[in-house]
This record gives sequence, C-alpha cells and structure tokens, in this order.
Amino acid sequence: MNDGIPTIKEIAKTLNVSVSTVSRALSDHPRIGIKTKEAVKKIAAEMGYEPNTKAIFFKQQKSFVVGVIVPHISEDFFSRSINGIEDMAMQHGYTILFGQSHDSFEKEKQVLNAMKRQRVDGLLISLSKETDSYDHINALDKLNIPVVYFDRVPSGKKVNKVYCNLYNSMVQMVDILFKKGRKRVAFINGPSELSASKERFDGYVKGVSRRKLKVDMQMVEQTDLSDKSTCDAMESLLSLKKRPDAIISFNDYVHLDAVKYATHKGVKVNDEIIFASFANISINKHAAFPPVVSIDQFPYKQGKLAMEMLISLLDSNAEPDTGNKTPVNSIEVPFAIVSQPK
Amino acid sequence: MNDGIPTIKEIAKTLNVSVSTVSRALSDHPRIGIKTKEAVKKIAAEMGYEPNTKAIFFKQQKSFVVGVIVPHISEDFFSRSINGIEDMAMQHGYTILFGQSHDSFEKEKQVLNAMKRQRVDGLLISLSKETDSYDHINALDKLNIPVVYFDRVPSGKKVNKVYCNLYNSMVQMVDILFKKGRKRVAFINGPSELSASKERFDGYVKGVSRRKLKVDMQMVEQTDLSDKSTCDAMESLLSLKKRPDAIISFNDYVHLDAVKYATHKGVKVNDEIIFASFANISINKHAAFPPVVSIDQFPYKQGKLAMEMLISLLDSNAEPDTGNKTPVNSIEVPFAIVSQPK
DNA sequence: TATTGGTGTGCAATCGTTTGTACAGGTTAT
DNA sequence: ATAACCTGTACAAACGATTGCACACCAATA
Repeated sequence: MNDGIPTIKEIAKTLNVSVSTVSRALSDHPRIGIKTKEAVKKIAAEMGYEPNTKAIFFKQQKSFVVGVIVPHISEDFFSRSINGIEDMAMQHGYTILFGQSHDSFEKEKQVLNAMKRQRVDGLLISLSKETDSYDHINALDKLNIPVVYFDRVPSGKKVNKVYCNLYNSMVQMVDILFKKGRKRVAFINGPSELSASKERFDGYVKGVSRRKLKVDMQMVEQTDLSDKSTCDAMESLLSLKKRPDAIISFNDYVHLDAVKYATHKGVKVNDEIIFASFANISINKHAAFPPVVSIDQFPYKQGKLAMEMLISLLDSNAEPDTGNKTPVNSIEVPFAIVSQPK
Repeated sequence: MNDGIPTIKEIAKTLNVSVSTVSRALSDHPRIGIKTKEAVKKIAAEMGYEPNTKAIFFKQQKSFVVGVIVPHISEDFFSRSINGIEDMAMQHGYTILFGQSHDSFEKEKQVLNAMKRQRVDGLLISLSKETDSYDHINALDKLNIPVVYFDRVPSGKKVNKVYCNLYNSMVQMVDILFKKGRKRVAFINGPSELSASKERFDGYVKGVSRRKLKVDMQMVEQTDLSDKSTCDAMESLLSLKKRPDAIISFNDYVHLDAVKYATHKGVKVNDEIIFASFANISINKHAAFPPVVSIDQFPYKQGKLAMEMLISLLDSNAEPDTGNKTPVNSIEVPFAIVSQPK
C-alpha cells in the first residue's frame, strides 16, 4: 500500500478479480455483473478507497483546474470578480489555481509559467498594468490552453474577453455632471500604460465636446495611483485660477485620496466641488465622502461571465475538432451609474 | 502528436535513440555522452518540447500545489495573508489552489473535497465560523496531506497552527483605554461560534478585572458582524443610563458600522466616546473616524509563517520515515498595538 | 590473453487508471 | 445441430516520464 490508501489493484487482489473489472464496477459499467459490482463497491468502501485523481488526470489529459491571474487580490474589484469566477467554477467542478501579478510584468510571467507547468486546463487573466507584450500568454496556445481576458483586456487584439465599456461610461458620467449644473468638470486619470486610461480619456473628451465645450487640458491630471501622486494632481487642480467644480477620479481608491486632500485643504466637498469616480468599492459606505456619482462595473458578473466563457471553450475543445478555428468570443458587460443618496 | 507539443518519445524517434536516453540527456545525467546530450537538447528546443508535468507529478506523487481555504477573500485580513502565503509559496516553487468557505461549513467541506480530489500536497486553512467538527479535515490524514491552520485555528486541539494571541491583545487594549482615562469601556463582541470571540471576551474580563473593577455585562454586546446587528448593539450601548466612554469593536468592519451609527446619533466620536478595534484594515486611513487604537495581527506575516511551516512539513514528509510521529508545530505571532495619530 | 573498469546506451518496469479487444460459457434462433 | 448472440470477465496497451539494471564497446591493467 502506497499512501495508506488502497489502489484499484489492491481491491482487485482482495477480491481475486482483475483491475479492469474493479475499474468498470466502480464506474457502473453495464457489462459488469450486479453481484460483482456490489462486492467491489463494498470492499472499496471498507478499504477506504479514493481514486487517485493524479493518475486519472494524467490519463485523461485534463485536470479540471483553471488558472486565474489578477493584478491584486486586495483590490475590491478583483476579489469580487474572483467570487464570480469561483462560484461558476465550482458549479462545473473546476478548481482555481491562483496567482497575482502585483501589476508587474515579470511577476505576471512568473505566475503564468507556474500555471503552464501545472498544465491548467484554461486561464483567466486580468492584465498587469505593465503588460505590453503577449508572448508569454500566446505560448499557451501551443499547449492548447484557452485564455479568457477580463476587465483589463488587451486593446485591439482578437481574443476572448469580457470587459466593460469604459468609454461609454465616461461619456455618460461627464454628461450627468453637466446635468447637475457643473461647469468645470476635471478628471484625474490613471497611468497611461493602462488602456483603461485611454478609454476614459477619450470618453471624457467626447463628453465635454458633446456640450460644445473645448477640452481644457488643465482640467486633466494624471496619477500613478499612489496617494502622493494623486495629491499632486489635486494640488494642481486646486491651484488653478478657475478651480474645477467637479472632479472625476480614475477609480474609488484615487477618489478617496483626492477627497482626503480636498478636505485637508478646506474644500467644501460635494458642495464647491462634487466628486465622482469608477468602481463603487464596498467600503464607500463607510467613507467620509463617498463619490456622488459612481460607475459600477459589476465585478462579480464579469468574473462569472468570463469563467462561463472559458468553460464553454473547454467543452468545445473536448469535442473532436470541428474543423474550423474556434471563433473568438467577446462580451461587453453593461455598466451602471450609481448616484449616492444625498 | 498529441497536443501539438511533442513528447519525449517523439524526440527519441527523431534522433533514433531510446526514450530513456532522451530523458537522461535532458536532465544532464552523467552517463550520457556529451554529443548525445547536445543533439537531444537541440532537437528538444527546436520541437518546442515541454515536459508533461501531469505525467511527472503522477509518477512522483507530488504536484507542488497546496490548497488554501479562507472564509472570505474580500476581507482585508485574508487577502493580505494570501499575499504572504503566495510569496512564500512561489519562492519554493509551489502554486496555490484557492477556495473560499464564505463562512459556511457546507461550503468549506465542498472546497476541501475539491482539494482532496486534486490531491494537493498540503493544505492551509482558516476555519469558517460555522466549523465545529473536523472530520472533513481529518480525512486528509489518510491521504498523507499535512494541514496547517492559521488565524482562525481550532481551539484546544493538537494541530499545526499559526495564530495571534487575541486574549493578550485584548487585555492590553483594555489597559490602554483605561490609561487614556476612560472609565466605562464597552465591548462589541463577535459571534459566539468564533473562538476568537471567546478569547477576546476573556481578555476583556481580565483587562477590566485587573483594574479591580467589576465586569458590567451591560457593557458587553454582541454582533453577528452584519451592519444591522452592530447597530442594534450600538443602540443598546448608547441607551444605557451610564453610557460607555470607550467602545472596543470586534474588528474594523464592526468598528466602521459602529462609528457610523454613533455619528448618526450625534455622538462626538473620539471625544465623548473613543473607539478601538482589531485588525487595522488598510482603508482605515480613508475612514471618517478610524479607531484610535487598533491591534495589528500582521496578516502577511501569519500567512508567510503558515506557508513556511507547511513547506517544512512537506519536506520532512518527503524524507524516509524517521520513525516517530511528526511533532505538532505551533507559532504564536506577536501582535502590535497601533495608536492612530490624533 | 584474460580480467577489470569505465563509458554510453537500451530494455523494461513502474506509477494508477481507463478502455479496446478477446474469450469463455450460456442461451436463443434457424 | 450449428450459427448467432448475450453476458461477464480478463488481458494488455496506453497515457509520459523516470530509473534500476543489463549489455556492449573500448582501454588499461595484470
């Protein structure tokens, strides 16, 4: 006995039948006699048999494990996505191999290689902000490992992805702020490496232009998402001769830093200046000044849909080749604009 | 060819050598000729050979995968523990199979079974609040899968664990509040299912008793951690004829709800009543009223130590049986008391 | 010349399970 | 009575890699 846990072979020996009979008996093969089946199952239970899934996975070349890589698990958006991913995965008997890139390209390659080594059945990934080459991910093609991107998806590539239309949501957000009577809507954008930043910016420009206004680049600042960088951005905005009367932050974390700085500087938050942002993280309800307008990108739903897509790819992969290349799937998840009660 | 990626066998055929030669050549076996080695490596690289780790893991009965189960990934404490776990794991070539119990016993059993099926090499677990039986976990013994508990560890069992001394930290916290001149220190405890609640309570009693004071049970409330339940607790405390002048919350999430309720009721927070709590979650810096005193339980460190312990168990397991049963490891991680700058 | 020893390679077993095929014994149909 | 067909079981190959052992070859030593 190997591990203290018996193999199919030992059951066979105990009963003086062949291993194939045991294997088939345990899986209720029709050609096995009813009494044999019962005897086998009884002994198996008594001996505490547990199939060695390592062996099975090896033989079947499938392990029901999918890799999930996100930038930061501590970011509310991602931990909620993972909930969606996990729920969907469990429903279909999949388990999650987990890794974080910590927004580093090197780390992303590292964890991705770990997943490759483990031969995950498929991969779900939300890109690190440094990622600008896809060789490491494309290497999975050779191993027949399908990849689904979510949230932070590569721009302009034909890939399987689930994402939110940040451009449209930004256009609408700007619109709402103008409708609230604001005249000078500023924007603290994220790092330019993120395609999300470009999309938001384009949306901002569109939103402002629609009002027949000229885009004033003094109203657009940038942060690397750190507290300090956000404060710098705020300082610039607040020192303008014509201060903004509305500030849109790249996301709620930036918002929290921005609003903290503003209160520190004696600004009457949500009066002189109203604040808006993306993501709608759950601690907002405890923040001193939650954003007045926020865009919910439904992380749970995105995660769930991404996993659903991956599973369908895995299922179609399992079937004998249908000849034509698998088409590329893409889902644009609708966003929602949430106005905090006054 | 199977997956589009060649096996050792195909390399062998291409070079007209045996598979064993290829295998040994690739692993730099001393008995293989230098020219053969080079030829094999060259062809292997050309064909894009990648060892099939499923096969290797199967043969070696080890997969370098450890299971990690936590109640909620979205809880700051756990996502930070996971960072520690992941860092340590990667350093040693391990990958993480991930699951959440969502504080449900059933769910915990489910994910644990998934990990068992996957034959993880070892398991790291922080118990769900409902867990009161350990059969599902003990079942792993049979499979020779070592288990390390962290943070939410079983009380009074001889197991491998990494945890924080909540009793002592509570004693000290009470002490500090008295030292700050507070006279009526109240406590909103967590659900009684959690052993952490008992420990905190005992610490509270000790802390109060040390001051030669009688414990007033009106000063001790309980919450199931939901917003509503915490508000109920606060309502009771605030409606006392002799209101508390300090309130210790079970953790920062409870604290945030409590403080919100208090401000809502017009209490002068951190003046009439000062607030303290456990955990020191990262968003505190953005909260309107962070706790004045907080206990840091070093989640990253706990995770790291737990993983370290598990790895050492796995290493000792790999060695031929030393005869005597593996001793049980237990680490008590020191906590720190953090006072927010005024 | 025969023995010893090192060097380079191949054979075959092994891990635990699944599965295609063969085969034995019994029953039914022609 | 003989072919055809079930039913229940066993044999052996296969998945991809590792590894103990045997063997062949050549050189050096006794």
